Amino acid sequence: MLQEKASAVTDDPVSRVRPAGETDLFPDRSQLGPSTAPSAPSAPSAPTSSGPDQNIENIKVVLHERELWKRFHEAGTEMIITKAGRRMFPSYKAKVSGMNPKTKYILLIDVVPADDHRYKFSENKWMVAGKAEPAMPGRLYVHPDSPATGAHWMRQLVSFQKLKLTNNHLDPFGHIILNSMHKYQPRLHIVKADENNAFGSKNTAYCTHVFHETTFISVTSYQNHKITQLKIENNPFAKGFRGSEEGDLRASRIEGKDYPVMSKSVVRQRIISSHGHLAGKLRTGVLTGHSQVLSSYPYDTGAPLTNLDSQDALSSPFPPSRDPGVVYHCFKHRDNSRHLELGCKQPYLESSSLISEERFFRSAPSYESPLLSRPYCADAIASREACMYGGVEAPSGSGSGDRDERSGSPAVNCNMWAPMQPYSRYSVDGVPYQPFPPHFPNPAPVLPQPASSILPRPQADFGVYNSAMVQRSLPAVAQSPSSSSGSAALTGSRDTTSHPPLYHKKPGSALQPLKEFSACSIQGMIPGRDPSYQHQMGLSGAGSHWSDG
DNA sequence: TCCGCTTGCACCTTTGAACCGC
DNA sequence: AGCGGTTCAAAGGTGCAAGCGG
Repeated sequence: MLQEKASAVTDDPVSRVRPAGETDLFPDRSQLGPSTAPSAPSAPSAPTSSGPDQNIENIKVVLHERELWKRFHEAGTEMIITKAGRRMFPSYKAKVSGMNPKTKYILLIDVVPADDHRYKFSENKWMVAGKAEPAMPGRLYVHPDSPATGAHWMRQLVSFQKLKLTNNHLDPFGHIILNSMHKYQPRLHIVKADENNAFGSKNTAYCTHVFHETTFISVTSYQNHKITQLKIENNPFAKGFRGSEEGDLRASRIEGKDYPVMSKSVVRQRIISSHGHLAGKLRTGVLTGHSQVLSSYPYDTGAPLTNLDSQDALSSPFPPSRDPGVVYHCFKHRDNSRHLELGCKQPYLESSSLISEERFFRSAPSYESPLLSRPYCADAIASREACMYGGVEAPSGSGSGDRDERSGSPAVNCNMWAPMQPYSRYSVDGVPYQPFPPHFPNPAPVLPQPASSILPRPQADFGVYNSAMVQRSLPAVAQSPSSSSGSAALTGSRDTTSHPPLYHKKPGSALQPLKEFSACSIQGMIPGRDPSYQHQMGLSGAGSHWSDG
């Protein structure tokens, strides 16, 4: 990792500072609407905020292989999602600096809808095809090294290459669940672990970095031939498809022919590319200038973010959205008294929403980031198993009890698999948000259900128990079963005042090599929405003029 | 019929254990 | 016995194409 070349430190993640005392961690898990936060700096320079956690604001993140990302972005990045989970390519890697070398941080990624549209690839470009499907459970991918010291993170590139995307709503592996043909925006969150190797306590501070060139549309098969070729050319695992005509030689070999055979899709794509694309450029004025394209860029929202990369905006083939390009914000979590021990490392978290009704109304189209919506504990290695299987075996919550016995730590409930209600956070045409009580006294098994954009959608992955209320407010952490050897216990209570730590780190486990964590709920990290970080409400705003189908 | 999704395939890289020599 | 380098097989990551289903 160290030898990998990091891109210049000129990356301009849109930043946001979490003001001291602000209660909302990851307040902007949403369609990434333009940030209007007054405190949001316009550049990667350290955002300003008050409070003792000054260093969190000085953290800088540089997207690795940003040029490659840009190349994909210019073509309209597509990411394959499969039932078994598919890695992202380019993979999300970043160079972090400005950390306190001795302070422990937790790095994690979530993927949030970039807008609320469903897309189709038509005439060699992505067009809006309707309203988005209800968002999948908002899972988080916690870097397996978490928590680790700043020195550790800064020593080398931070790679999230093992992050996988899936379209399996019941995915038991903790992969990030997405809807196909939807546009998403990955976000990197840096959370300062508190004195107990956890976050979620009153002093938790975090930063969020969003690189708009990492926006992508999830697909089950590639639509844009350009993207296919970029993947083949740049992804070592796809070397087998390289050739004089990229995949054509491969196809010829497969069919036992000694001449290139063009697949139907390739032929179709190339025909479209040579005609439709040109026509499209002519229509949009690409051939003569960027002005018109700029107007259709998804991030062309007029957001007061001066650090947006206008170049990307010019080149993105994606239909416009109201999202800002890059968002970077740092918050200091103060108001939440809940606290978690980071007893385990966990790569996945599942998000849910915990927002107040008041905030919902204020900040329309957005939903909470699962990440910081609740305390995080780093050593929830076993928690995934507990959540995924224990819950199934012991619907009444006995699974947690078992876990307690093994780990000797407070039980962590499987409610981490609680789904999020992303669209409930969007202000959907004035549909009010129905807040859930902050705790669920009697968890019961809930089968996964389609998310509703209006009403709370009780949902559980893999047979976890969730009450509707819990699901709304608790994020979930996922972990691959293989890694769940369990020491951490999960507590599922939503009660923000009486919960035992959700995660407990085994002694000496803090800096162990990558391990996947079991699903753990992070409590209390998303107290509410940041009033200063609101998003545009109208879904029709930026995106409609691009190419609504 | 169209479109999206799943599945199986071949090809490739990565990873780690096994082996060998110093 | 310990260390470092090499080899090799297994695991896993790719895109493609056929087939299925809504």
